Amino acid sequence: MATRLTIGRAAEAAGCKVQTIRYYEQIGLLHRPPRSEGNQRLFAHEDIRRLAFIRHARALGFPLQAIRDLLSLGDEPDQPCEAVDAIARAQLGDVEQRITYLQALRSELKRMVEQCRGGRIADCRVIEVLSDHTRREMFDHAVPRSGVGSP
Amino acid sequence: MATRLTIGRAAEAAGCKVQTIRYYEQIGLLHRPPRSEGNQRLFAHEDIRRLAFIRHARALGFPLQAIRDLLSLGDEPDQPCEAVDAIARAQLGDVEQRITYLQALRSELKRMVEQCRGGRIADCRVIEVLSDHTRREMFDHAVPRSGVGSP
DNA sequence: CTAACACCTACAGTAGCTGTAGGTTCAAGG
DNA sequence: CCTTGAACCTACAGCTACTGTAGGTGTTAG
Ligand SMILES: [Zn+2]
Ligand SMILES: [Zn+2]
Ligand SMILES: [Zn+2]
Ligand SMILES: [Zn+2]
Repeated sequence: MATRLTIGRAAEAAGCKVQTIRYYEQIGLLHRPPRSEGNQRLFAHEDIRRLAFIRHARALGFPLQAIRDLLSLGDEPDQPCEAVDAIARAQLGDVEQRITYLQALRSELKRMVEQCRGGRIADCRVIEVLSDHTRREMFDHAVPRSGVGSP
Repeated sequence: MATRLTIGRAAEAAGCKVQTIRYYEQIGLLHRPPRSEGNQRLFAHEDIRRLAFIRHARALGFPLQAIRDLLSLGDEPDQPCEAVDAIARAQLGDVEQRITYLQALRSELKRMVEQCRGGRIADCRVIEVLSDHTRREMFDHAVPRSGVGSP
């Protein structure tokens, strides 16, 4: 019944590396599981679920701190879910900002690449554009927000 | 004539931190500039241009290795610009992939956020979706490529 | 002359893992 | 029963591209 998995099986189940699980334990995202006689971690089904939650949230770009908050909110099922939704909306906003930023990059890169007609480097528009970006350009490279995780 | 700038002025001119310039020098992206009697760096106009090039390329998301390559290609003006363009197109492709990835994230996040009607955490769709992502979902969180710099 | 500020080096820290070294435990085959 | 190889253990270094800090020196304005 109480099937417990070794860390390798757990990693396989969650689709991550063994070291990642140990890392999550180290930073307190996962509880320290019981050990076998030989000191090897044994994960219960509940641990695997928690790990899957973390990995899914990571795949959606949530930073670990947000995931930490979501997990502790999840432990209080009777509280209103406002805080949960705020975290999710913040992440959505972050992703949207990031998309906007990258779309601006894309258009400048595209313009750059298309202007090159393939000659000598001395005449290459790519080098030229990179050298001569002035504030006359419409896009001023506004800095985006913090990073979306790329697992 | 030969106006040389201190590192603080150079940083101001390039729109970056003083430490960033020292870092670029340390990793060999910028040549080591001459020093004043009191051992302070003095940057020539040429150095500032090189720095501006680096900052602009960074603002477009080019990784430092790509910038290193672009800079050394820029030193051979008579070579064909194929290699230059390849780097730029690779960056464009990277940005496009990243956009695609983030758009998929956005739609999943949006769906999640919209499904929540604001009740108890126990009933919150956000927590639920994060817990129960199965491979039945259409979007499998394909991993994007390496990071676009976010200064 | 002195106070404030810019500069110097060297190193630690950020996020989120990933890889490595050097050692133990476990499961299967002979 | 013993051995071999895979999987596990801890501890720590490394990745990107900076950013911050400590502790000291140089420069400049009043
Ligand atoms: Zn070209
Ligand atoms: Zn530009
Ligand atoms: Zn909710
Ligand atoms: Zn999902």
